[in-house]
Amino acid sequence: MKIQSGFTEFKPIERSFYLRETVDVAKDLLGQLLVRIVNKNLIVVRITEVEAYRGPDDPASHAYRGKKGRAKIMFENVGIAYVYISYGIHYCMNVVAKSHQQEAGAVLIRSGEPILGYEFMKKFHDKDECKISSGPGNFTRALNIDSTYNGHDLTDKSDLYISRGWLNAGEKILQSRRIGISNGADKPWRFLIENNCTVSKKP
DNA sequence: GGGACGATGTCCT
DNA sequence: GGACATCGTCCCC
Repeated sequence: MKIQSGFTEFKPIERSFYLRETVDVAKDLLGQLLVRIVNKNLIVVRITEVEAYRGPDDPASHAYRGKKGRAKIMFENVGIAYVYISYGIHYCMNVVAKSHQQEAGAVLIRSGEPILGYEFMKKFHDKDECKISSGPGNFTRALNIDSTYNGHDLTDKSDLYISRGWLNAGEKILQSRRIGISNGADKPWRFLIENNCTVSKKP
């Protein structure tokens, strides 16, 4: 696992990328890079598994019951992070994305593949390269992301942003139902890179 | 104010 | 495959 040849820089993805249909943004986030800097240590992870959560029309979404509580942020500016605690234990990280600013929507980052900084990631989560950032809770733990990043702008260079990445030759995108939900479970709004060992569950 | 329930991970069998 | 840890959020008294 390393940088694709010809790749030159970590360049934040512009905000307009996220001002599109949530499900489309989710699919297009596969292969992009999450860049994280902790105490001058560079961590880069390539996104391999995501899920789209829409607004009040999506029973599985936190925004299903409107603009209140933690879900308020899903109605705010596209390109910012939505971080919440799951099961009282794990942090989950989303990127706000939707086709109109007044709507709601976010993409849950479920898994990623270590590109740079794997040794430093082990400081937070000592697991092998396939498992260390596989699953939403493991992902945030390996990248040392917590609720202080809720609302953080991911479109500017900072200690946490999303950069243009790549899909390797021959990599295919698969689609499936979302994991761990009961309402709205029929919607095929999970996307993953086929045959990548970091993906948390096979469809 | 109280109770039920997770967009999960881990450990055990 | 199944139990369960663990607590913030939300909904309903």
